[in-house]
Amino acid sequence: MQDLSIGQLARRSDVGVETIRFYEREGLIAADGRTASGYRRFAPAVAERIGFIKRAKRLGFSLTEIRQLLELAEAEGDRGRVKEIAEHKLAEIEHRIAELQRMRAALSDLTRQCSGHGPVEGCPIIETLNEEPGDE
Amino acid sequence: MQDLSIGQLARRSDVGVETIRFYEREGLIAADGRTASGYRRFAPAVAERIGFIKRAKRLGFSLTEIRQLLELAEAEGDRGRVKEIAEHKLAEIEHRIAELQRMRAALSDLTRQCSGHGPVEGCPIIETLNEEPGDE
DNA sequence: CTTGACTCCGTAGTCGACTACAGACTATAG
DNA sequence: CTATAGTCTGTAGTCGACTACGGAGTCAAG
Repeated sequence: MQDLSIGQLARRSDVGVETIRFYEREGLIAADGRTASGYRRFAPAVAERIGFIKRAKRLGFSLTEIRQLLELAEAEGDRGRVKEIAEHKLAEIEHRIAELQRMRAALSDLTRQCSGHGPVEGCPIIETLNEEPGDE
Repeated sequence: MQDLSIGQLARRSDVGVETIRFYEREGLIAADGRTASGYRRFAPAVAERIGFIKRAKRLGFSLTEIRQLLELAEAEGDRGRVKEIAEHKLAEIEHRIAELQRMRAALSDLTRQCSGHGPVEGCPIIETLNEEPGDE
């Protein structure tokens, strides 16, 4: 299997050409080398690497974290580190979920209390936002 | 009660001076006027308004949405519009929660499957990221 | 040989909500 | 009177993950 041009890699990985250059600048992927005229050449395996990046993104990892995971994967790193990173992300996600659930509960209460009819005066949503919170 | 300087308002509202100038630029608050030397003067009620902004932020509203809510509140707008905005935000938050819950489920599975010992080779987290997803 | 697609580099723009200057003026306490 | 704290404007930087140029060089087809 021959090397790929940046455009071929982009199509194969279903990302934009600019994204590939961006990932290269960010140290997530690397070109095999350049042609005489300076065009990047990529090993086909880089398409797999971009797949890795995309799957990791779907799990919520940032590019910085993905770079760490890729480094551990290729440097035959420590499995404990990988688990640490994943658990850290998991905790972060759980925190964000809890935060959003608090918002949802509050908003859901408010929308249920709001008739949706008449003037804004007396609207429980606006009234609540106008009031000092009771405790805390 | 006399007008407040920007610093006094900032302390009373527990936000930074720069934040107040930013909110003013964004049209969320307005100064009553200026002193002869060009210093902003704020009505004490603006502190309440900043409280409104902060509470709305905690419910997940963006500054753009908050501006709309403030406009409705002061222009004696339609309660239906307020409810619409709130319901839209609620739906958005529920969507984000669902997304995060999918991530949490996947990450939680993976970290449970990962021993956390030994080399990265064979680590289920890395293996999963390396694999094409089975379906879809 | 020309046209059009591709690629190069470097820089700048996007979104959101601030935050941080620089340089100048003003207000206040001692 | 001076030191210090406060304020002014305008602009630029931050974070994350791209996205979009502009202008130039290159490659493949007809």
